[in-house]
Amino acid sequence: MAPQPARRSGRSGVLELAVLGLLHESPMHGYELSKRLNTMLGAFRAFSYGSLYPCLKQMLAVGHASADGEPTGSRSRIVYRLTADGKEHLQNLLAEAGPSSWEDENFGVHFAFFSQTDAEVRMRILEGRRNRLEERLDHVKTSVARTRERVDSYTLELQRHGLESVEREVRWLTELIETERRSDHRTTATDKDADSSASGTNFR
Amino acid sequence: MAPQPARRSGRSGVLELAVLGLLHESPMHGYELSKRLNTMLGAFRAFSYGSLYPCLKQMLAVGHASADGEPTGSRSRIVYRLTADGKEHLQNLLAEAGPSSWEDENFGVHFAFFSQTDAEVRMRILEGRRNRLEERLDHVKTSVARTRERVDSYTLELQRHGLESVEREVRWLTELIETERRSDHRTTATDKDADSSASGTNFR
DNA sequence: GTTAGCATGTAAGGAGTTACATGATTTT
DNA sequence: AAAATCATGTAACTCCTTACATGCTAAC
Repeated sequence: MAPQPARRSGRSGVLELAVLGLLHESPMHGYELSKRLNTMLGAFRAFSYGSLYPCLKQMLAVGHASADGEPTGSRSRIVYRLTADGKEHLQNLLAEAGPSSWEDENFGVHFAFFSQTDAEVRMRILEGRRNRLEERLDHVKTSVARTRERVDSYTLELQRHGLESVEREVRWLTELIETERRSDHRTTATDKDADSSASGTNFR
Repeated sequence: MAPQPARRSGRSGVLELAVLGLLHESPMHGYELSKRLNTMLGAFRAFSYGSLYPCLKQMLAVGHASADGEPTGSRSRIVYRLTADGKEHLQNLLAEAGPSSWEDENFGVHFAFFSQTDAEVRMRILEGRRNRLEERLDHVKTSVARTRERVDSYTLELQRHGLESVEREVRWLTELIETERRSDHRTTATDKDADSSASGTNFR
């Protein structure tokens, strides 16, 4: 039952965040966006044109981006640029610290834009991801331990390698968290003087 | 406009292989299947009931599995078991060494069933995956090197960690490949002396 | 003068997830 | 007696991919 609000097909995956984030650094055309995306996330994810262009189209439609260049006439290089609405939307997305920011597919993108993210949110995302991974570690370990039957050596090797990979990421996160804490010398303290913590968004 | 015959949704992802592989080891009901799946792949992937049960349903429909237990009446524990067709289908899937076996989402599942896989195919999959990762490494490295503009430290750290992870997996694969070659003690070797008949020596 | 890379898009659909819906059995 | 976990399923939807379609420009 439950009529269900029929949520407007909102094109709201990580891709949207990635595009907003890159366009915030500087205006760009689609093809360049695509390459930057795949360099930035290289080892983790890839996006294809088939999702990028529709995403850009929809960003125009909802007014998060505007298109310079020559959209009509000669067909080459349509340069996209964030609107005020787009920037606001980006800030909202970057302010979220929840599963959507620390799940496997999303974490990389959120992390890539950490320099545009509030220090507190960064910390919550890093810790959120670490918790997530530790839970998974726990779950797998107990369920492996509980398994009476012996598994074949390949399955075992896969599990071993998987656990090791996850443990490695946990250590990485722990180091990052400690670094954050150290560089975050008592921000909650008295002064609100402009410390350099925030956006390293210099020119370009 | 050719409405297009609406190709019956064929349910042919990794999940199918995973289920076939587990059922080949022993008959099981859905819930147990689900747990085994998530233990086996724990660190890499997870599947939800929302995909598992439809998959089982379809396997019944196409005759790859049969259901014991009490499907009618009291509702508990429907035990699935592979049919001859199902076993054949599994063998076909396991014999494939192509992108579908070494891509990120699929490799883990294929690897998990390596003990049911031919040694030659195992080798081609391991090498296929390693090549894939090395290409990616290359691509990212050159495209990073080509980047004139300096990227912020978080993006950099993400790239560094990503590269390191991939390099680590490459080393892992290399070790596995060497182990495989060793345990495969000179099947093709002694070629200099034993192989007088020149071509077509197919080992098994 | 042909390959490779630049540049933009669309249609169809694949492979899964989320949220819902239900109930039995075991543990606390 | 409540909470957890066992057990099975469906409908709607999401996000992205593949394959197609087009044409320009630089390098070899």
